[in-house]
Amino acid sequence: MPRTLIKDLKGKIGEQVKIQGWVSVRRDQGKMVFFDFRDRSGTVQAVVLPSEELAIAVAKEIRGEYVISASGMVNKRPEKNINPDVLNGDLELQVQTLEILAKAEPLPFDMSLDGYNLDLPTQLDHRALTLRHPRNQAIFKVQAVIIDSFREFMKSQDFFEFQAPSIVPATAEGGAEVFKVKYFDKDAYLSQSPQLYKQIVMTAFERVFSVNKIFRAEPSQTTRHLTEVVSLDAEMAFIESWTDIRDMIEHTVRFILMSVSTKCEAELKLLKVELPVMLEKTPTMSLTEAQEKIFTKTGRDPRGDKDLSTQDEQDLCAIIKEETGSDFVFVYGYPTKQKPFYVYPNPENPEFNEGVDLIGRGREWLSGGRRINDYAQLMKHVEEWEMDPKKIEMFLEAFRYGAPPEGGFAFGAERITMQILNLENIREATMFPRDMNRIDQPLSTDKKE
RNA sequence: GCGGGAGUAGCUCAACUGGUUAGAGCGCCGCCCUGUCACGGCGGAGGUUGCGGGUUCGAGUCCCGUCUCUCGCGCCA
Repeated sequence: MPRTLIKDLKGKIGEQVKIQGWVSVRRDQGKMVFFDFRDRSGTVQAVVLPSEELAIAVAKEIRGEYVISASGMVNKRPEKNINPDVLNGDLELQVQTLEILAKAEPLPFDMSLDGYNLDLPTQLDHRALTLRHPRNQAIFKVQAVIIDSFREFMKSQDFFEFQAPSIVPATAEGGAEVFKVKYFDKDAYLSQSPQLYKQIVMTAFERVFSVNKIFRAEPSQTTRHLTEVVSLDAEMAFIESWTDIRDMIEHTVRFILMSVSTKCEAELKLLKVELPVMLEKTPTMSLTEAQEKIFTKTGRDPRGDKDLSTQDEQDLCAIIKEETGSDFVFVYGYPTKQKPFYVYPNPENPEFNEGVDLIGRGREWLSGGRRINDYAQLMKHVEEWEMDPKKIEMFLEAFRYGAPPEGGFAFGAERITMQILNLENIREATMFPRDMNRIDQPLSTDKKE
C-alpha cells in the first residue's frame, strides 16, 4: 500500500491507508493506546484498540521519536471526542498493523509542546533534535518564505539574480573584520559583503540581486550578531534620487510582510506573532531631524552623534509609533566620513550622505542608499579614504567606462526573520548559527586541541 | 574591549539572613488505567551543587582564584 500524507487524510475518511512518520507522544491507556503522529505535512492522532492484539504489543514498545509505519482505517471521531484545539482533531487513524521502522533513544529533554522550554545553548547543542520541534519548524518555514518572497519580488521588478563570490582578494575597505583563509600558498579572505560585485554587475545588467553567504569576524557576542549570515542584496541603475531606493526598500519589505502574512498563517499563530504595521507611506526623516525629535520628546540629547545608538533607535520608534501608528521609519543623511567611500554625498550638503536605514520596532532592519557613479568623484573618495586603488581595480574599471546613477540596499535573512517574528536572539532564527563561541559545538578554550 | 547576571538531577528550576539525609515538575524505569488530547494514579532509580583553594563546629549559600554560559554597552561599510 502506498504511503498517504497526513494532510491528505481528511479526504480519505472511511478508507484504508498507510501513514509513516514520527511519534510525538504516546498516551498509554492500558488496554488501548493513543499516539500523536507526525510527518512533514502535519499531525494526527492514531488509536490502537484492544482487539488489535499484535498492534497493541508493538504499541507498548513505542516511545517518543520512534519512526513507525501504521496502517488502518481513517475514522471520523465521535462527536464527544472531537478536539477543536488540535490539527485533525476531528479524525483519527484506527490502527490495524504497526511496524517500527527505527527506534529512538530516550530524549535528553522534554520535546512536548507544553514542556518545550530549553535554554538557547541547550537547544543549539541539540539542533539535530530540536529542529523537529513544531516551534522551530515554524520559524524556519517563515524564513524560507521571507527568502523566497525577496526573490519573487525582485524578479517581478525585473532584477537579475547573480551569484556573488565568497572568496575575495585583499580587504578592499576598513571597518568590519574579515576571516583570512589559506589559498594555496597565498592568502585570501571570506567576503564580508557582495557590495562591490553587485555594483560591478549592475553596470552590465542594470538591476541585480543576490542571495548569498557573507562572513564577518567581528568580536561581537550579542543577541543580533553572527559570523556567517545570509545576505539579501539588491542594486539598481538609473535612479533619479536616493528616494527611489527608499521606495524600492519599502515595496520589498511590504511584499515580504504580505507573503508571510498569507503563506504562514499557521506558523504565526503557533508562534503567537503579530506582524508590524507598515503604512502606505513610511515616515522618513534625516538623521539630524531624528536626533532633534528624540531630544524634544525625551530630553535626552543625541544631537551631533555620528549615528543612532541602540537607545536612539528604540526611542525614535516609540515616538513614531505614537505619532503616526507606523512601526517603521526611514532615516537618511549620515555623516559622509563615517560611511564607506562609495556612498553618495548630498550635493547641497556634502558633510552628509544619501545613505538610508529602515528602522522598525526599535531595531535596524536594513540599510541602503545612493552610490557615487561618477568616476572622478569616486577616485577622489578612494584617495580621501586612503584606499589602495590596485586592490579594487575590477570595481574601478566598471565605473571608469560609464556607470549610471545608481543605488541599492542589503539586509540579513536571519536578522529580518528575528525582527518579523519578534525573537529575542538571532540564533533562534538561524538553523546552525556561527558566532565567536560556537560552530555547532561550543568552542570552549579548554576543549581546544 | 567595558560592565552586570548565572552555573544545583537528563531538561527547567527551588533551597529565608551559613544549620537535619540538597527538593519539585517534566523525562526515565516498574505496576495500574477502554476515549486520552503532547493524558491520569501509585512506586522507584537518578546529585563530587562547574573546578581548585580558603574562612567556619558546620558551606549549594561567605571569601579568593579559575573555567564556562548569558545579558547590556561598544565594535559591527
